[in-house]
Amino acid sequence: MGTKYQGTKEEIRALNAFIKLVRAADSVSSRVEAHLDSLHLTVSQFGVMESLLHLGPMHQKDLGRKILKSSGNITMVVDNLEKRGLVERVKDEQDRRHYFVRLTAKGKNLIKPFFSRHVARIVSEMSALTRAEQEELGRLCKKVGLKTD
Amino acid sequence: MGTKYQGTKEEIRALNAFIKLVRAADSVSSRVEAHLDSLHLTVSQFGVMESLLHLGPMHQKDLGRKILKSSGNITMVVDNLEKRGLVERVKDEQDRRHYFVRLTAKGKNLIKPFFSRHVARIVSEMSALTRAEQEELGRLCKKVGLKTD
DNA sequence: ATTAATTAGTTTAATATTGAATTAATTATA
DNA sequence: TATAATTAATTCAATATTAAACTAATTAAT
Repeated sequence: MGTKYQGTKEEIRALNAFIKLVRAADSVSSRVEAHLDSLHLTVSQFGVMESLLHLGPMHQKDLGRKILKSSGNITMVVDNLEKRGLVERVKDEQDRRHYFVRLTAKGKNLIKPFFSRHVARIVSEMSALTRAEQEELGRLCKKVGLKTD
Repeated sequence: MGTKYQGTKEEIRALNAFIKLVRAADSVSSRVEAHLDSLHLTVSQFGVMESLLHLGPMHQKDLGRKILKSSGNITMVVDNLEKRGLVERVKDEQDRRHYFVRLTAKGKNLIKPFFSRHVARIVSEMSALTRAEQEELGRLCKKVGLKTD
């Protein structure tokens, strides 16, 4: 009772790295995302708009893959953005099961200048690390994040 | 339209490190947490039980700080664990604003053997990195995660 | 001592998220 | 061609999450 977990050195090392990875991602992204409130955008809504801005119109399926959310959720996210006139759905005439989702002019005007400030925040957060450290962090994260199964 | 974000080298480096950090945390933890389903525990419920197992009975306030959730949410998480008889609330007689939350015998029997398997999963995931890399990842995550404001 | 401020926890309302079932369109197969 | 399987999106039910308002208990301040 009341004692910290006792494990082997190997276990402690892995647990430490894991918990720090999760905590860092959580605290950095919550700081980066704090300003989304000012546009009344959720993280998912921002993710959708940002994808559309930089990759062009996309099917909902692909948006789901891009922002790692279920298709049911994408329906709601796109619904809410559509209600605000920030995106629109266009039937894909080649394959009528799909919609293309694309930014409206209004949506583009909202997200474009905002995205620069978003990038500035990320740069500011990551500047806690040197260039070399940022690159090393990227490399290590990529290595550990890859699916192994 | 349809072009990836064009930024300075500094911006690209920061964006890359940031997105890889978030993705890695997300994919590693979703793989690690996949087995929680088998006990019908949510991530928050598991976090609460694990904290109680290793740190002993705690106030709900401290549980919230530990698993990074709002106090309203802790009420619900503890409610649901209590309904299943896995934890119990005990009024703190020193300060009657508080409850102590503690594992029941049933809860302890459930979480204890499960936790070993959980650790094994984390070790397995992190073994994609060498010892030195795990330590370096921990160091970099800690550095970038610290609040700067 | 009485009042004010603080603190822990609960409740409520709004929104987010998922997974499963469903609908509609397309492609494969027999 | 008719049927089966697949795919994209939607709907629904259950649960999670937060922020804000609220209750109850404690502490501080005048």
